[in-house]
Amino acid sequence: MWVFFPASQTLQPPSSFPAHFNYSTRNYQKLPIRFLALKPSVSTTKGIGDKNKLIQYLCKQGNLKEALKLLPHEPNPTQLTYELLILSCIRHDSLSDGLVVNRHLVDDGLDQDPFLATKLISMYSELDSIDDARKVFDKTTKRTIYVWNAIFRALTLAGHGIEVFDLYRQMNRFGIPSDRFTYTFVLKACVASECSVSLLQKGKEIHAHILRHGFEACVHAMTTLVDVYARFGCVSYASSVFGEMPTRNVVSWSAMIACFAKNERPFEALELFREMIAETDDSFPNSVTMISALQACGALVALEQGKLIHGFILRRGLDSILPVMSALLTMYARCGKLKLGQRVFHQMDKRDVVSWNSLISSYGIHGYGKKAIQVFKDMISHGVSPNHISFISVLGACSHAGLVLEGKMLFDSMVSEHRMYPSMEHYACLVDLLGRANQLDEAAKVIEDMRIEPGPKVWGALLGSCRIHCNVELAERACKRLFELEPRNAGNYVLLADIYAEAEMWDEVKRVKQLLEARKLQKVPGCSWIEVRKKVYSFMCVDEFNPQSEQAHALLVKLSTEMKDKGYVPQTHIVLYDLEEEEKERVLLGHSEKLAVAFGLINTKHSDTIRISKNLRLCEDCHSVTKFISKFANREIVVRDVNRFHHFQDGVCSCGDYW
DNA sequence: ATAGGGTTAG
Repeated sequence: MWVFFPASQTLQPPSSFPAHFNYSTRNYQKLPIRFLALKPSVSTTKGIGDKNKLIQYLCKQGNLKEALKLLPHEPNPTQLTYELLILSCIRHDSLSDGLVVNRHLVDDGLDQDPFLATKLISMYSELDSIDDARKVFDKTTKRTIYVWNAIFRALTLAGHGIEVFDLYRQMNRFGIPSDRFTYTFVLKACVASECSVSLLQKGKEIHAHILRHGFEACVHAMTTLVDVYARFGCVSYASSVFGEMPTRNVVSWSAMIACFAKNERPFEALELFREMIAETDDSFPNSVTMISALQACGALVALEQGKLIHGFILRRGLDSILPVMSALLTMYARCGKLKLGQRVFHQMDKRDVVSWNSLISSYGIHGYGKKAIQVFKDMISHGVSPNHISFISVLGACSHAGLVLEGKMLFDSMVSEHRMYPSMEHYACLVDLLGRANQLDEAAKVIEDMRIEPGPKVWGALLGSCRIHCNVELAERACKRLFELEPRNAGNYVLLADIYAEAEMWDEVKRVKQLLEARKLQKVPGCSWIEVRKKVYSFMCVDEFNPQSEQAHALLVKLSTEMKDKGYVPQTHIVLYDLEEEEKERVLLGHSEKLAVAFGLINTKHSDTIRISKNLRLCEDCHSVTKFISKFANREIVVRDVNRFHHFQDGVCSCGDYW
């Protein structure tokens, strides 16, 4: 079924022009030879009557300066002349020349030409001058659908979503019908907005328009719709649109797979990926599809499937594509195979900042803080400048490894050495770094002294640290702000309740739980995955649907009795309910990662490493149980929680109980 | 003449 393509056959993008530049040479090739033979100097041009053609020629030669010198001497420039001048301004990335061309165009009375208006709008859009684009649009009275589409596209690219909808309303009022291009631009405007108002409702309205006007078979419009719903996190809307598409292509499939991968549904992402391979002949996965699939493998710790995809990548010659290789490296690292990730990195013949960042965070999640810092420095000495994610990665690595001093120095170097101002995310990393290391007061002080208004991520980092070190007073302070900033985030309530429970403040636990119920919020259920023989099995906390978990649960009960004889003490204080001890122990045994571990013990060979991933942070009890099991069952167990890796072997965890 | 999906993070 797999077709072999050598690497040399893969298409490379043209190097000299920006990707958006329309470098069609259609007209160029039609030029008579005598013009091509002309030298583009002003002295030769004087004898030529047809200056129009000469200006056009100069534009195609990339000699915009000379062309602009000639322009005032040409009494009747044609549409084509101006089109080429405009394209040339884009190619030279010169707004000032663009404005000159625009002025001449107005003087020559061509400003009502809708074709040229379209070109001008897209020129200003490319040159990042949305105000000029808008001026052209406002002055154009003959607005063809091209003109409308151009302004929609320009506004969307500039992030002015709201303006798009004002104009779109006008267009509808004028009775101008949308075409398939209009829908894609206007849909994208829903997610391209600088304002915080949710434009999901707008997206749904346009969805209705599309169906009402018979565009449900337009692959582009429907694919955009899938993507827009995905970006709003509306996975079920996205998948129902996808499901009803009469025809799909590789982009539609990729959009849907990416939707699952990006919205914490990696299981479905891989399922769809498999379906894509099995059911479609003409839309086989390409590099973009592979990247999303790799992301899903990483999220699930599905190493076997990840290796399979690595094979596809090699066979299809996609191994020279940087983003693919970075995704591959990340997949291996996230599956606990740091060495394989390193190997991918070293085999890359070119590396960009993303490749370096991937390696930095790979060391980070494995707890190798010093190594991550070293790679960060190597990156700089190789002439690659760190970006904001490089700092998040390296600060995160310091945090996992408890490298407080080093982390603080790196944070300070952002401004002093790299002239980058820390964003909310960077402050959150710093707070996490200090808080995790039990320097909670200093963490709180960082928040006080921030030069931007502290947002939920920063307060959330503080709250997380309060959970680890059981600091009720500071937690309450963080929650006061968090409940204002993000009242719908159930996780904050749960953390606070956890802290109260640990402090045995049962009345407060009850109060927080009532708050959760009153606001109709639900805590995210704990969920763990394990891959056995290339199939991924998922376990939910208190899982009634999975027949496998009954067997796993029985094994756990047996193990826990044995472990108790050998010194295991159930960490019942973390149970949020005020129950009898025995009941609490039962609750603890129902945790999804324990079920997954037990399932792994039953269904894999003794020599196999058990690999598990979990959607939440690993709880203390599961951590100590897994340590016990690794010793008594003599098994290597790797668990990846939301934050990092835990390699359990012989009763010890690689995190050194610091996580 | 204009269009759709992707990489690194806590």
